[in-house]
Amino acid sequence: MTRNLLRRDLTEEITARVLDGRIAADSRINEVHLARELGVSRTPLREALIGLADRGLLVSAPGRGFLVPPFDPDEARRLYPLVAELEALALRWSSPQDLAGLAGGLDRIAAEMTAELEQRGDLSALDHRWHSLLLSRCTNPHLLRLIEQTKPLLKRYDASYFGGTERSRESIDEHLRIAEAIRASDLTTAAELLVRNWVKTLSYLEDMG
Amino acid sequence: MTRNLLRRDLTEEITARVLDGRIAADSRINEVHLARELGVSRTPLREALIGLADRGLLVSAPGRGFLVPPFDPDEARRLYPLVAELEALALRWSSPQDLAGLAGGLDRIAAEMTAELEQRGDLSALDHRWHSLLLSRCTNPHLLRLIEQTKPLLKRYDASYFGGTERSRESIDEHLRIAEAIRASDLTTAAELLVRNWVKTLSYLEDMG
DNA sequence: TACGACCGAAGTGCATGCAATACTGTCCCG
DNA sequence: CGGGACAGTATTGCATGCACTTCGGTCGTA
Repeated sequence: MTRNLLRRDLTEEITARVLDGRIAADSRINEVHLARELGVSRTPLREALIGLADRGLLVSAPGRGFLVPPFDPDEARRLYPLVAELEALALRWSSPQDLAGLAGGLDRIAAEMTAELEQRGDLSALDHRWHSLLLSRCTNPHLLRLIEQTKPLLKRYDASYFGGTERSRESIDEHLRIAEAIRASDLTTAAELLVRNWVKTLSYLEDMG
Repeated sequence: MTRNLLRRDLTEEITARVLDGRIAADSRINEVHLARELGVSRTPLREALIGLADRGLLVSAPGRGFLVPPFDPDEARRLYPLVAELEALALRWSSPQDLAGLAGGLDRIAAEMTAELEQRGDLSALDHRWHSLLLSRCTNPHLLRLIEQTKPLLKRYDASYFGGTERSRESIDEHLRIAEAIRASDLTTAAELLVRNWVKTLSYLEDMG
């Protein structure tokens, strides 16, 4: 049982707030106000902020505290291919046999996605589960850590929040085809499809911007 | 002028101590003792430790503080290919024209390496300069951040500390050939050579272990 | 009006204080 | 002799306190 540290909960909470805009982009963070609002002292709050700055979700300005960087279309254009390449790498560094066993689970999540699409249409949580499962057999924990650290940055720009249903359906279909390649132990194709899924998502996002 | 924060200096200092073993592998860090030794309070020290744990150089054990992970041959086997792929990616995401102009500087550093080899033979600093210069034209700051965060982990296992002169000469030669490919704007070859340099360094390290 | 110096308030960065948890050694019991 | 309970200490995690820097506004001057 892992005792939960306040700074970890705060890290999650602040991440969520930055992602959904409750902490505005291009603004400074007031530690006193935020600490009071969260009902904690500044110490664990600062510890969380420092970690987030290390991961790039915030930037630390000496003497001025922590800032939420402004939205930057260029940043999105760089984050999507980065995550794409990192995930593809993680896939190539997984054992094909182990992966094949995952196909069923992947398909199940994809099915949940289509169901969710009928209702509220918030696929982000399911999408995250799908990708974590896909990469769960990667033998390189450091690579997985980098991916986990980078994906939140991308979520700021995530097209799945804005994306219409037609792109969602298309994306789910792409997910199914990746699982198919996995089942056939064809990692090369799977990695390629994975990258293309990310890139297509980005281009869809750019078309809206 | 960027005011320097205590926690940043401490981050560097602790990193150095972990890398050269002054803070032993497979040991716990005593915050009170270390803070006293460094002449600071526990607050900025803890802030630095948290950052290092986020980057993977330390691990945080709730209720037990921070640990220096033990040496693990498997970890080295995973870090070298990871850094190799990340750097290759950064290279592919650089503009060939910009890169070509770097070749001279790269060769100059390589020359310094051979000179250094005659004397004390500590190539690590020069090697770092060479690689930073090589990647300085990458347009993806997030990727560069990941590389900067990952390379210290690898330094714990860096064969250049143990490597004999024959491997060093060979490696310098490989650096020269990478610069050559750069000059010819052949990024594919350059990236390939770069990966092979890392992989060869690892296999050399494994032969000694 | 535009610009810079100055002053009070606000806020960060670091130090210190405190309570809860984890460690260490001893004792007791099987 | 081995193992578990227990008490005292050590150490972490969080709260609070303090000094210096930064910010915002006003005034004075060119």
